[in-house]
Amino acid sequence: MRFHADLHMHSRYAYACSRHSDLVNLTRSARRKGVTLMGTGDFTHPAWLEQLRTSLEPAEPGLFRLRDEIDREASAPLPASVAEAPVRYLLSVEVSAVYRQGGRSRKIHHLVHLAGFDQVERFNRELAKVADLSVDGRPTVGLSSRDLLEITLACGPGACLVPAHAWTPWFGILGSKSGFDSVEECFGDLSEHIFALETGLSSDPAMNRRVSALDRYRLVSYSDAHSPPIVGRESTLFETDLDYFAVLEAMRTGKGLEGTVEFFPEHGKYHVDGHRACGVRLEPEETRRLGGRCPVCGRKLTVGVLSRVEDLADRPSDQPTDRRPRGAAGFVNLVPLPEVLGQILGVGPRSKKVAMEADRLVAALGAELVILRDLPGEVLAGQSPELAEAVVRMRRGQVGREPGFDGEFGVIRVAGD
DNA sequence: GGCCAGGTAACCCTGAACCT
DNA sequence: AGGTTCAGGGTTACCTGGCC
Repeated sequence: MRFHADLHMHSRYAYACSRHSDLVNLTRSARRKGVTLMGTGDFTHPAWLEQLRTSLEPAEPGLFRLRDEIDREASAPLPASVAEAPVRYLLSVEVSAVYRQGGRSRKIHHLVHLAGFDQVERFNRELAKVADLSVDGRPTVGLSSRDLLEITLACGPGACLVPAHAWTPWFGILGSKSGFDSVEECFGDLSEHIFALETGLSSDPAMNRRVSALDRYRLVSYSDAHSPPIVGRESTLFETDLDYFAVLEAMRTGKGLEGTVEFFPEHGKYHVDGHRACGVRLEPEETRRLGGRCPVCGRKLTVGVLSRVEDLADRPSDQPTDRRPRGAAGFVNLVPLPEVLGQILGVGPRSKKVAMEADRLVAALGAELVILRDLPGEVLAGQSPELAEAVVRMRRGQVGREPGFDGEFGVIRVAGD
């Protein structure tokens, strides 16, 4: 079957995450957005793990579903168009590895997926030796990425590790602040066990494919949701059985990995370079000319994702041909529905007006991802001509782009002025 | 009056940068 | 050398001021 997966997620027990991120709200949001397979996030956290154990029951191999009465609670307020959609969970966590290597301090985030609670128990037992797992759903461990991978692999069949938001400056494996120049440099003798990278909001596959050294990795994309409404803002489309090992095989080989749903990379918070405090936004060549220093205050600039890609790229950016390696998945760039509606209505994406209009559209047309990427323009126009115009333009990439920098989101304009 | 935008502090921890 | 400040992760809560 064909389904969207969002495997990078946090619970209410991770720092800087919404207290509304519980299984009911996350499941409800998954249905609204059109996501079928969700990561649990945070399985190292004792309180969250307890909720996972008591609220989930085994479904297909390696996957879990909400128990009936909780599932009904998640569906209750939803319109019939999405209320019955199946949602499955896959055991996931994001781990922050903090260590020194090559004379530099490293802070790298990784996603770990496991195939069952027995594997989780084993993983948590190892991590508890080097971190207090009850502090944060996104545990910070004093382990190298290589050693974290070794612990992961020892958990059993199907256990895997995917570097998270690979290019972002602060915590990406290839990021400017503490990252590496290659996957091999990071994982050493265990590098062959890495087969996929998460692109993050500020890069898309077209950018990644400028680096031929990454051709051997599958590219996946997830939301890193810190609150339920953010679920599915990026996702990965699979065409496999609903089965942990089938999904893993698709990630490993590319067969059954149909593509990713991405932000426009300029939308991300670290696309270009700059210094937020001084309001300075710079393209990579300007940063180089300025020696990496802010032209206003003289302090170090935050070097973004585009700069890092250009540093490591061995292919030109203006190549019109498809740079995908043979068999690699395609992708689409989208703007989340609340932002599109906010621009149309001239209000913010979290306003009541937007919420009401989104409710109406989901009830009439189906899940948000279906509205944004699948339904023909004429069908959308039947509900809202303005939405149809904005979505059709967005699908063609005809959008205004103000790139994000140094933690400031970019703006992708699809409607309004 | 009701709604909304935009700004700011707080949440917690870590490490780097900057200071004495 | 040792201490302090600051910024990052992203959301929530609270405030002011503006608009209809």
